[in-house]
Amino acid sequence: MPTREPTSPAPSRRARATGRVTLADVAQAAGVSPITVSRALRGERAVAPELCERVQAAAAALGYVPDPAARALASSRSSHVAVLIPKLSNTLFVELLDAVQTSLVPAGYQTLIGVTHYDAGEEEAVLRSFLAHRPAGLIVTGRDRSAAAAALIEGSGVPCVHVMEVGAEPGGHSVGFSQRDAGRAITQHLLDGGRRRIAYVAAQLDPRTLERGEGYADAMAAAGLQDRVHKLLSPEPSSMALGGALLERVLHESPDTDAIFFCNDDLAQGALLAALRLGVAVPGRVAVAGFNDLPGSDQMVPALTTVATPRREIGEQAAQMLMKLMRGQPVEQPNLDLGFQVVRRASA
Amino acid sequence: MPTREPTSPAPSRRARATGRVTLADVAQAAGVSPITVSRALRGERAVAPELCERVQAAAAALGYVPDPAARALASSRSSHVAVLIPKLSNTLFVELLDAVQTSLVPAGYQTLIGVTHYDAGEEEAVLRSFLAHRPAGLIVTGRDRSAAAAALIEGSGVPCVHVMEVGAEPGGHSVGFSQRDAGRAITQHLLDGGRRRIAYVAAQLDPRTLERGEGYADAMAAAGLQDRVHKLLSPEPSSMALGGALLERVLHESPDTDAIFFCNDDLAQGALLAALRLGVAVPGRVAVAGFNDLPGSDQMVPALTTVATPRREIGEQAAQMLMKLMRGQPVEQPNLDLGFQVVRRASA
DNA sequence: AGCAATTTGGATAGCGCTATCCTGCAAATC
DNA sequence: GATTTGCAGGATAGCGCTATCCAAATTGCT
Repeated sequence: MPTREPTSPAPSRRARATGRVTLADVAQAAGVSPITVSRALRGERAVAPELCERVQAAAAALGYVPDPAARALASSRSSHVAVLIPKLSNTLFVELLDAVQTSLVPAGYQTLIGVTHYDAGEEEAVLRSFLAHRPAGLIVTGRDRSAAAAALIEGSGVPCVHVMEVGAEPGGHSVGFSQRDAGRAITQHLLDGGRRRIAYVAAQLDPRTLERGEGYADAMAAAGLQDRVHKLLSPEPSSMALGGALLERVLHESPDTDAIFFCNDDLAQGALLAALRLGVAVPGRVAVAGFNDLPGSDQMVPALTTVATPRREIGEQAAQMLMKLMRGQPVEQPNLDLGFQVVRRASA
Repeated sequence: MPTREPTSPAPSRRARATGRVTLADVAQAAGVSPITVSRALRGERAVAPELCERVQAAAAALGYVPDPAARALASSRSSHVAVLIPKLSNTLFVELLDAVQTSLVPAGYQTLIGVTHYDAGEEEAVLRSFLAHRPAGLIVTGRDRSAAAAALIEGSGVPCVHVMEVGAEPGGHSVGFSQRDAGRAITQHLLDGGRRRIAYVAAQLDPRTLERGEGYADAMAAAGLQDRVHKLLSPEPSSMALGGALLERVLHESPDTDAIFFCNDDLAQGALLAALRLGVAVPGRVAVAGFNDLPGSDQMVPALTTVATPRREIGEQAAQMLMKLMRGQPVEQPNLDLGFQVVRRASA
C-alpha cells in the first residue's frame, strides 16, 4: 500500500487565502502524490482500486472542486462547449440550446452561447473568440458558412457537430432533418387538401428557409403545377406582424391564392391573427400552413397546420454525438436524420 | 527607448505545434519583455505611449489572442459572467439574457447561462459549479433565494447584480422595477375602465408573480373592493393552453367576473384565443390584461392590454453596473428602478 | 545641489493542473 | 534464472499568463 510524506507541510498560500481546496491538499490528505489524485479523479490510467477510493474519499471530505482554468491551461482543452445559433429571439434556437445545455451540464461541460445574427462576419468573429477559449467541442447551426469560418473550425481541430440540417459531407457530423423534404411534405399536404394556387412566403432568408422553398417547388412541380410556383421572399427578420403584412400582400397581389405555406410559425401565427382582423376566412378563403410547430400554434384560431421539427431531440442527440467525439469514441452514425412530422390542424 | 534581446530564440514548442501566438511571441517581436506586453495590452499600469503602440502593432501583426485559461489561472479571475435565470422557455428571460450578452461580449466577457428551473436546490448546484470557474461577475434573477445560495454568493466575493426586482437591501445591487407597483397600476387601469369584479390569475408562482398579486390586492383595497379580491393561483408552469383553461375556469366558477388580470402574457394570450373559440366577447363580456408585453401581444385579437416591462434595458443596465463592479469602479445608483409602462390596447 | 518620492520596465515566481518521462516491481517469456 | 514485458506510482516540467518585488531612471522638493 503506497504511502508517502505530505507533499507540502501546509496548504498553499492561495488555498489558505481563498479557501480553495487544491489537488495538492487532497493528495496530502490521502497520502499520495498530486498526480495520482489527478489520475484517480479523472479515471485516466489505471490506479489501484483501493487507492482510488481513498483519494475519492479525501476529495469528497475536503470538498475539492477542480479548477477549470488550470485544467484548461495544462491540458489545452477546456470544459466549454460553444454553441453557435443565429438568434436568441427565435424560440426554435432557444429550445435547441436548452436541450443541448440540459444534456451537457450533467456531464460536466459548460455551454457558451454565441449569437451570429445570421451574419457570416459575426459568425467568424464569434468563432475566433470562442476558439481562443480552447473549447472541448462546438455545435453550430446549419451546414454552410463562410470559407473563413469553416477553415477556423477545421483548423482548430475541435470536434464539431452541425445541427438542423443533415448532409452527407464526408468527415462531417450533423444532426437534423431534411428541410427540403419537410417543405415538400407540407406542400403535398396542402395539395392533398385540394389546394392548387399555393404560395410560399418566407422571411429571414437563411439557407434552411430557402431549402424549404425548394421542397415547396419540388412538390408543386411533381403535381404539375410548376407554373403556379409563387414565392414571396422578404429579407426582413421574421415576426408575427410581418406575417400579417405578407398575408395581406399576397391576397392583394394574387387574389386567387388558395393556400399559403409560411416558412415558419411566427409568420403563420401573425397571418392567422391578421386574417381574423381582416375577416379573411381560414381555411375557407385561404389555407395556412406554418413550420416548426412553435408554442401557441396549437392555440391559434383556427389551430395552425404545420411541420413539427424535433429541435429538442436534435439538441440532445447533437450533445450525445459531441460527447462521443470529445472522448474520442467512435460515432456510428455521423449524419443523423431525425425526421419531422406534418401536424394536421384546422388551418389547412 | 528600451530594447532588448529576444526572450526566447524561437516560438515555444506548443506555439509551434498549435499555431497559437503567445505573449512571449509578441514580446519578442516588439523587443520588450512579456510583462510589458501584458501591461500594454491590458492598459494596466502606465506604459510609455510609444512602447505601448509598438506592442499593440506587434500583437495585431501576429494575430495575438490572449488565452483566457492562462489569464484566469494567473489572476484567479476569469472573463466569465454567469447569468442565472429560471427558465429558457420564457421569452422574458431570453430577452434579458440577450441584452446582457450583447452588452458584455464587446467588453470581452463571456456569458455562462445557468438555468435554475425555479428550484432552490438547482440554483445552489448551478451556483456552486459556476463559482468553481471563478467568474468575474454574476447576474441573478430576483432577490430572494435560499440562505445557502445567498451565502455562496456572499462568500465568493464575486460581484453580483440582482435583476427584475429592485430592493434597497444594503450593500446589494439590483436593476429592475417594482413588480408590486406594476400589478397595482394595471389593476388600476382596469378599475378606471369601470371594472369591479376583477380576478387575478397566476401560474408559475415565483416571488415576482406573487408580488404582482399583492399590487392587485392593493389597488382593489384602495378602491374599496377588498371583498372582491379574487386570486386564482396555479402552480403549473405557465403556457397559452393553461391561460385558456384558467379563463374558462374563472368564468365558470365566478360568472360575474368582468375583468381578469393574468400574471403574464402567455396566459393572457391563451385566454384571448380561448375566448375567441368559446365566443366570449373581450372586452365586452370580460376585459383581459396581461403582463410583460411579450411579442405577439400587440397582434392578438383584440390586442392585449398589458404592462410593458423593460427587460432589455434591465439587461443592459445590469451589465453596465456589473462591469463597474468588476472594475472596482463606484456605482452611483446600486438599486436602479427602470419602471414599467401600462400599454392600453383593445382587450381592456 | 542633495535627497526622497515617483515613475516605468524587468526578473522572478507562481496560479493549479496535466503531459511526459522515469522508476521500481511483479508477472510473463524462453 | 536472466531477460523481457507490463503496470502502477512518482518526479519533473511546463501550460500562458499575471502578482509581486526590484532596480534604474526621472521627477519633485527643501
